[in-house]
Amino acid sequence: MIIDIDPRSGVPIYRQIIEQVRRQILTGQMAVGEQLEQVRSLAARLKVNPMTVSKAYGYLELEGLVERQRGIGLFVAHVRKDVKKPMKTRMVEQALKEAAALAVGMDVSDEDAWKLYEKYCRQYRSKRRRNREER
Amino acid sequence: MIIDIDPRSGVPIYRQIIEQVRRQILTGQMAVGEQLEQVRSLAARLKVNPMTVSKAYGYLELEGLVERQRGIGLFVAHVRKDVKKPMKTRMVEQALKEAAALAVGMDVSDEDAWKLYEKYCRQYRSKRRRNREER
Amino acid sequence: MIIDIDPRSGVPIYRQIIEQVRRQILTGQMAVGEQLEQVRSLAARLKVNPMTVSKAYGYLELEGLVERQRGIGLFVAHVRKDVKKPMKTRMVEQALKEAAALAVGMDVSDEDAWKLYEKYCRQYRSKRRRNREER
Amino acid sequence: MIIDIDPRSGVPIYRQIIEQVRRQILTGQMAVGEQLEQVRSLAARLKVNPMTVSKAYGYLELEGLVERQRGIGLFVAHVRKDVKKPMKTRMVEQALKEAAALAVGMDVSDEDAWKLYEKYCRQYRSKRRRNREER
DNA sequence: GTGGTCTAGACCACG
DNA sequence: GTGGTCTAGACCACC
Repeated sequence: MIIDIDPRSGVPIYRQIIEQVRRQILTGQMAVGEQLEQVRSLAARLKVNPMTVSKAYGYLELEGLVERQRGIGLFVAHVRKDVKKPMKTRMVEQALKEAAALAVGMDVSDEDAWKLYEKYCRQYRSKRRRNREER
Repeated sequence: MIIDIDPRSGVPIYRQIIEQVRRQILTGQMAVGEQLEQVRSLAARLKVNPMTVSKAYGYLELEGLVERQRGIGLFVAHVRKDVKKPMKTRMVEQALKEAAALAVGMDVSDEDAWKLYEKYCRQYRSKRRRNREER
Repeated sequence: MIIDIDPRSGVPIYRQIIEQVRRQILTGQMAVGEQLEQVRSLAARLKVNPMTVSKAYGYLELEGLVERQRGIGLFVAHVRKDVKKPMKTRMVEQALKEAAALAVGMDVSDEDAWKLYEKYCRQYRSKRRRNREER
Repeated sequence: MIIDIDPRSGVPIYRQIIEQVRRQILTGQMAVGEQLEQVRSLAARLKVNPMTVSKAYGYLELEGLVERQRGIGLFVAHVRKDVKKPMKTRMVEQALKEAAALAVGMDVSDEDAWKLYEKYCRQYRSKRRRNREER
C-alpha cells in the first residue's frame, strides 16, 4: 500500500491515512477484496502509533469502504458503482466550490485560476505516474 | 459584520472567525479604517465566550490585518498592496491545489472540472453583485 | 512643553507622557517652579483623553517630581540633587544592564555593540538639538 | 527549563514565558530538537494556569521557534541561521537604542556608559561560563 | 499520555 | 466605555 505521511502538515495523521486509502479504493487502485496492510505493519512502516492506523481503518469501515473479517484482517469492500460515483464527484465539487468562492472574492480571473489549476493537475498526474512505475 | 459560525464543524470557533474576517478584509468587503464589531457584542451575537472572539482578533492583529486603538476598539489596518497581494493569491492557490489533487485522484477530466468551476464562479459573482446592490 | 506621542508604539500613552516629563525635569530642561501645561490643554494638543494626561500627572506627583497647588495647577517640584542623581543613573544603568545581558547571550561583541550604541546616541543628540532650536 | 516568573511585574505571565523561552532558544541554551517542558508540568511548577503556558507556547509556535508533535509534545524547532540572526540582532539593537535614549536624556557621557556596559558584560560572561561548567 | 478549545466569571489596564 | 489577562475546570482531538 502506497501511503505518504507528512507529520508536520497540520492535517491529523489518521485523516491523511483515511484520505489516501479512500482515494485508492474509489479510483480502483486498490481492488475489491484486496487485503489492507495490517495495522501493526503499516504503523511500523510509517513510524506512527498503531492506534492511529487503527482509528483510520475504523472510519473507513464505518464508511463501508472496507470490511472486517474477524481474526484475519480488513479487506476492500464491494461498493456499488451508483454509490461510488457520487462520493467521488462530491469531493471534487466541494473543493472546486471553495476555490471558486475564494477566487471570486480575491478578484482572480477565471483564466489565471485555470492556468494554476492545470499546472497543479500536471504535477499530480506526473507524480502519480512515477508512483505507478515504482510498483 | 457578517459572520457565520458552525460550532459543530470541528473547526475551532476562533479559527472560523479569523478566516471570515480575514477574507472580508482582503477582499475589501471591510474597508480600511472600519471598526471591527466589538468583542463583547460579537460574542453575544454568536453566543460565544468573549475570550474566543478576543483570541481571534488577537491573531488578526498579529497578522497585521487589524490595529488596536486602546480603549476605543479594533480597526481594519492599512495593509500595503505588495503585502496583501501575495496573501490573497496564496489562499486561492492552495484551494486550487487541493481541488487539483482530488480531481486527479478521482479521475475527473479537466473539462468537467472546468465546467463545474465556471458554474460556481458565476454563482458567486451574481451573489456578490446582489450584496453590493443591497448596500 | 515638548511631548511626542506615538499611539501605535505599544507603550501606554500615559507612560509615554510620564517618561518624557520626568526626563525633562531630571535633566533640568524644565525648571524648578515651572508650571506644567494644563491637563485639558495638553490633552487637546496630543489629541488624547484628558484622563490619560491626568493619570500621568498623578504618577509624577506620587514620585515627588511635581507638586499640586490646589486650584492653580501643577508645578515642577524642587528635588534635592542627592535624590535626583541616583534616579538618573539607575535608569541608565538598568537599560545598559539589559542590553549587556542580551548582547552576551546573543554573542554580540563589545565593539559591535558599542558602535551601535554610539550611532543611536548621535541620533538622539541631534534630535535633541533640533528640538532646542525650535524653541 | 529555567524560567522565573514575577506575577507582580505588570508584564503578562505568558509574555514573560515567551521572552525567556525565546531567549534560551536563540542563544542556544536550549538545543534544537529538545523537548519543551510539558504544559501541565510547567504550569504546576510556576503555579499558573495551564492555559497561560499553552498560550505562550502557542505564540512561540507561530514564530516558528517551536514545533508541535501531536500527542507527544513541543520541541525546539530548527530555525535557519539567516532567519535566526536578524531576530537576535534586533533584540540587542532595541535594548541598546533604549539605553542610548536614556543616556542622552540623562546627560550620561559615552565614557561612563561604556564603563558600565563593559562591567555588566563581564558579569554576564563569567556567569555564563559558570553555567557551562556546571553542565 | 500529550496539547487544544471553550466557558464563566473575576479582575486589570487603558482612555 | 474599550480590550486583555488569568483562573478553574470541563471536554475534545490526537497519538
